[in-house]
Amino acid sequence: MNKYRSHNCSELRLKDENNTVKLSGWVHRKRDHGNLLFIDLRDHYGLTQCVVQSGTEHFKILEKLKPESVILIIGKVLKRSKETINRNLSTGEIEIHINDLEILSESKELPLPVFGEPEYPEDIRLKYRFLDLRREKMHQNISLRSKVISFIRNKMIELGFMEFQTPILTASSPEGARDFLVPSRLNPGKFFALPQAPQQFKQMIMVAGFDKYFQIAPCFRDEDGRADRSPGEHYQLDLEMSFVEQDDVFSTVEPIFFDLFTKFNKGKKISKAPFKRITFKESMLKYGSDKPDLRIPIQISDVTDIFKSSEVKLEIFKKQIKKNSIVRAIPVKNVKDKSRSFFDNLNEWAKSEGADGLAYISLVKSKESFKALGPIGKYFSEKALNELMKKCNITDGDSLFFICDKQKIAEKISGLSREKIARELKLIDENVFEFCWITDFPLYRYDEDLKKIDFSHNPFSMPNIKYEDFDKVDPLNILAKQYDLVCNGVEISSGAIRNHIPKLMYKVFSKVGYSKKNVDKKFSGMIKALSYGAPPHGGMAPGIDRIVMLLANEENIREITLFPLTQNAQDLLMGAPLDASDEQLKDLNLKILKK
RNA sequence: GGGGGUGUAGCUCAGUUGGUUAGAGCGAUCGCCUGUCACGCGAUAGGUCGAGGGUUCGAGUCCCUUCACUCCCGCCA
Repeated sequence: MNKYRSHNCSELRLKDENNTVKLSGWVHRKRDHGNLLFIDLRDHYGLTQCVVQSGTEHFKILEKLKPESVILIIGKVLKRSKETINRNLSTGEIEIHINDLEILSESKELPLPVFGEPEYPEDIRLKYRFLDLRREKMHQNISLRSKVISFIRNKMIELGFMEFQTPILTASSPEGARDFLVPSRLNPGKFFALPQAPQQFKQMIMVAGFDKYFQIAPCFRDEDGRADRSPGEHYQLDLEMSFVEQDDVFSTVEPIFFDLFTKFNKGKKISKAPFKRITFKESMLKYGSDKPDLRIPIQISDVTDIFKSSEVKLEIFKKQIKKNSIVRAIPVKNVKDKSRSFFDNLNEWAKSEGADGLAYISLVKSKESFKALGPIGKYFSEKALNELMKKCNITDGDSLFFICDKQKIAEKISGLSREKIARELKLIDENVFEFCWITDFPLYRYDEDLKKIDFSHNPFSMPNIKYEDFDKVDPLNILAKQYDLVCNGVEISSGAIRNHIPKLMYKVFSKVGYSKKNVDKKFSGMIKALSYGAPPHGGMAPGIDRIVMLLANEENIREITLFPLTQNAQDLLMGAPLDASDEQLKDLNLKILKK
């Protein structure tokens, strides 16, 4: 028999009546009636009420004992009288009368209470993370994370994927985010980098002929944190498959996500596989984003032509259009009763986001014809209104918001406005998971700061163009076999069919200024690997943290992470990062520069 | 690197236009209480008002600097 317990704290029922049991756990809550003391004993599994009467030595000890102390009790399971049953507890029909007691570990006064679920400042929670994690919500979130990971792992193995570990100490990659560096003692002055992702390794696993690989992989990127992005490290379901095209990857991954979200959905509906597929171009137009939230029933339209025509007399926009600006329209149903301040506030908000403003008209039907209300309503002819109604699918009582700006800004602001308006009008159905694939990303983008062409995503993606045609087109128009999986406006995965042809690889890199020699040097492993018989392959890497966030319905990644860093990348519990001793620095041939 | 928010008792928060000794609830401690499950009642202790500087007869309150946490922009192939 186990030394500490015969049952856990959520196990005992009426059928155990009169049995003597042994329980261990934390003193969750005490209710002291002077001559009668109730203790809620808590462990990972639940709560059990324990009772002790005055006059025993245990009573005196327990009366003084602080909450969150760990105790072992031996006692008899007794049926509760009808009036004292607690329906909120699975063990609420019984209680334990304590006959024997051992204090296993005493708690000091708590810096933050475990009982109840109030909000606490982040720094105190992180400093005492082990206490914070005892709270029910955190305990459930972290448990969910564990269950999600084992579900995924089982599923992948079931589907014939093999799980491999790839190096944590590896080489810095010249593309991408800032690396974490680790000095090498045996190679003075040289550094390992922690992997930003096992990208090159997983491709080499394919070259090595293992066919299907996965890993719950830690990824290290030295970038600043956000609510949905830990500074330092995060986890990806890294997967790769040989002899596949985009559709093969999609049809493998879709059921995994559908099943995963079905299992842990907490009653939410899930968009059925196959998920909607939207090209990058279409997504930027209709949703103003490459991670559209499809729960929002608003689609943006381009109405530049209508504003260009003589049917609209809005000179400010016409001037902008002549300078290469475009006009995007955001239709919003049924807002004619909204106050003037609703529209004005949106206009102010748009300005704060970097737009010139957010113009609008509201449509009303008077007799047989439609009129546009609002500050710029008078500039529209009836014909223009009819065209707008048709194009944007609006009618009596609806409004149209307009953004006129350079394409990049117009897209961004229209997308943000779509989300902002949807939030304010509560148009988002919180009870669904809407998945979609975004496909056909451009291979390159133009870097405004450096005034040069750069990769828009993964440099190892297969371009969607033949080698022979590569030089015949504007590089900025070349698409890649690159795709994202998006759910409710959250990018949960990136992936691609990889470029496994060295000749084409050199060509791809040449457009961003890499010579063949340079590619050979910086990606020597990859190029070599692709030169000795590489299978066509592709895969993706869904972010575990964001998946768990969605399933736990949390806005912040720290709520689903056991021991997160602060925004300044510090571990308040362990005190990391720390100074290195002189000894350590000497070993590593390092000197700290004084600031 | 930049912009915003927050910081008052162990915890959550109040604190008026700058004005006497900075308050409440929870928690803690002590006492009372035999059926609670947010038990109840009473008392007591508990404060560098994040830190430093300034303005003022007088600063929790105004100004400057700074620190911590956080949200956002940049960044995140």
